[in-house]
Amino acid sequence: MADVAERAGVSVSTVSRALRGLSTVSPDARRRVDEAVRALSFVVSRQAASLVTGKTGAVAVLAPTLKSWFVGSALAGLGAALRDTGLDLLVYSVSDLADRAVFFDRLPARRNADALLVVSFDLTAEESARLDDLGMPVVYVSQQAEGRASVYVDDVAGARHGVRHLVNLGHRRIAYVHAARGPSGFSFSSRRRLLGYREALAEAGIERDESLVVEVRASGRRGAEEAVGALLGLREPPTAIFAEIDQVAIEVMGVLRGAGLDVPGSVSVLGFDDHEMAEWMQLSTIAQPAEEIGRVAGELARALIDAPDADPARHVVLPTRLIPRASTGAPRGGGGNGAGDPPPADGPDATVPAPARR
Amino acid sequence: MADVAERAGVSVSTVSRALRGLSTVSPDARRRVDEAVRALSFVVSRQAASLVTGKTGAVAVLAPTLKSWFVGSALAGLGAALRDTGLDLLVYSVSDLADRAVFFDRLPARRNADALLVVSFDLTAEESARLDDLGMPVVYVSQQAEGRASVYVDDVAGARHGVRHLVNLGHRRIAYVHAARGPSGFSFSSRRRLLGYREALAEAGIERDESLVVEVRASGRRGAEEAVGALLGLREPPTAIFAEIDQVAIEVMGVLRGAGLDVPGSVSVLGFDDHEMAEWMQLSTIAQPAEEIGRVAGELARALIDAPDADPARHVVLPTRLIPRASTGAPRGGGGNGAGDPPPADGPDATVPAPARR
DNA sequence: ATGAAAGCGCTAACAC
DNA sequence: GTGTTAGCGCTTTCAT
Repeated sequence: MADVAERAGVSVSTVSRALRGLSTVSPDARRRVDEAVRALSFVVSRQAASLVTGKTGAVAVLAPTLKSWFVGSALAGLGAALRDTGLDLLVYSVSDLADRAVFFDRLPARRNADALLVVSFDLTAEESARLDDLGMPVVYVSQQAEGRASVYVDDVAGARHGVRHLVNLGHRRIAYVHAARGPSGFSFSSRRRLLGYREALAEAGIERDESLVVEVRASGRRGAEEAVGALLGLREPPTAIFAEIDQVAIEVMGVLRGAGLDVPGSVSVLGFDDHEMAEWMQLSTIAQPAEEIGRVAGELARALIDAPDADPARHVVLPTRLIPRASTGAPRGGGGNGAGDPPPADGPDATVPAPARR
Repeated sequence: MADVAERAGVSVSTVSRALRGLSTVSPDARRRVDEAVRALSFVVSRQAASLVTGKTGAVAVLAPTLKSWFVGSALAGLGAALRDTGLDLLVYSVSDLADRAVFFDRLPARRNADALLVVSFDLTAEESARLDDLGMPVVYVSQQAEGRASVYVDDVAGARHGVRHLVNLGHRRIAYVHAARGPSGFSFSSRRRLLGYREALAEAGIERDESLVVEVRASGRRGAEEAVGALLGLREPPTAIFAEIDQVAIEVMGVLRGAGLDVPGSVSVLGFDDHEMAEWMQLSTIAQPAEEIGRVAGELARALIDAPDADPARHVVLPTRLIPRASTGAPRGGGGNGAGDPPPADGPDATVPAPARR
């Protein structure tokens, strides 16, 4: 920066001011600084700047994986939002328990970022408490954290809506398939979707049957095969399967078709996400705006960084949307309500809750 | 750090030394420093440290998207490798041309990272030149950059091997489907795979037919429909389709089956990647070790950071592997070589080149 | 509007 | 083995 100052014939203070766009710089000085900056292709050192300002100019993200559709999409949205505000994105992908212990032990985000976003990551109470003491804004993404800033969709309403769709088509035996559980058990979203599933069944007067709730245990095709096998092995197998996420739904469809069962002829399949693949597979699903979630989370983080006195517990709830495609239809035995459910119109329930803030 | 020094009753130098594990610290002093650090839950500021060491402790990644299987997997492997060496991961996801211009204009990685990894990103000559002048190690991932450090698979050999598999099954009319091209045209890998495809056809004495090489233009199911439509509309349609990536292959399968065509009965489909979905879809594919690529790239970056005098143009070539599954079979008309090709054994060619270094 | 000077928190020489 | 000191490259008073 000293070089720039010299070349521009001004002091470093003026260069600093010009570079930060402060108004107290004469047009002439500004012009010369710009010229010198370009000539020397100078870039301010974030390290040095942050040493004095206390801001690092980066936001850290803690995620369990980088390979899931949701995390990838959310990060894409987040990245776009951050780029607009000039913040960098620091990614901590922590998958196994050992990494996790290391992360929370070192808490590398502590001094390296201005905010931390926790994406699809189920924390223990102790871990959350550690983050509370971090002294920087923490935003929970895809997870409803009481008393902390959160951005998520209403999984309960989404699942309820999806299961209602199946009920309207005439299904009574509807299964729920959990994705494989992580080290800390089922995810927050998984539990919420299960809840929505149960609510929809209850309101339809369908008796609860725990044998219809299964879990994918192994990874790869095996896990889905076992889960579907357990379901089809029941004395009264389901006529519809609601999977926690599209990826599982697609696996389930593959297994069913591999077993010679028609979808939706023999069994209907419903997913959650609206993964790109859902469209090619003609999978009916409950869409959630993953990129938008990331974008909003980025904006929220930005707001919290800029105004530390702002409400640190703001929740943003984004809507889900049922997308009926060809993987769901009336059960073979004949639809319960006879008329069935014309896919496009889904009754008054077709409209989803508008984005809410509290 | 001064607080720690005071509490431990030593000087800041000693604290600094103890924290960095230097050997010139007495066990006693070290113990007291550790105690004080814990009590104060102190963490060194990377900003301050890097100001004097010149190292930032982070590695930057430039990628076109975060939503592709390959990038997600590579980043996962990279993250794991970096965690082991204590480096942070800074992600710049640059999708459209405007973002791209901004990135190269500001070159934010310039001072914020110790190395830059360019993943699946096709650069113009000018952009590459800019990176050369960055003054820090640059590693090209999934791309063979002459004179620069690169980590990639042998796409040509992989594609050749895959197409040979189809030829061995008796196919003569084999199509190649490009994934949608980005702002800078087809990707490096795409062109290399096309080359391998052509080589395999040439060595089988099959005449080149440009109408068999198509491209997915639109996103979503539409793009695949148009590409497959163009192929099936030919006076002599292909009996096998080789897609640049699994995702496209899966879309293609979906479209074919949607049109009532059996896979592989009417048309065989072959992919490239070994995306998780490939297994559930029973898609034959040429597997590439995406996570491993990321891991190796991370280690290479680490090596370049530690030893600036090391060969800055090292290339690491990782192997691909043909995985025959149920989506490829002999063409209906009867296999060319009668006996066909028993999927598991693929002749001497089944072994792939071992990892090579140059 | 601009410059001089005082640090920000740390590491690296250099004594001791 | 340990302490002292001089910056690293910036921002920010405080003068002017």
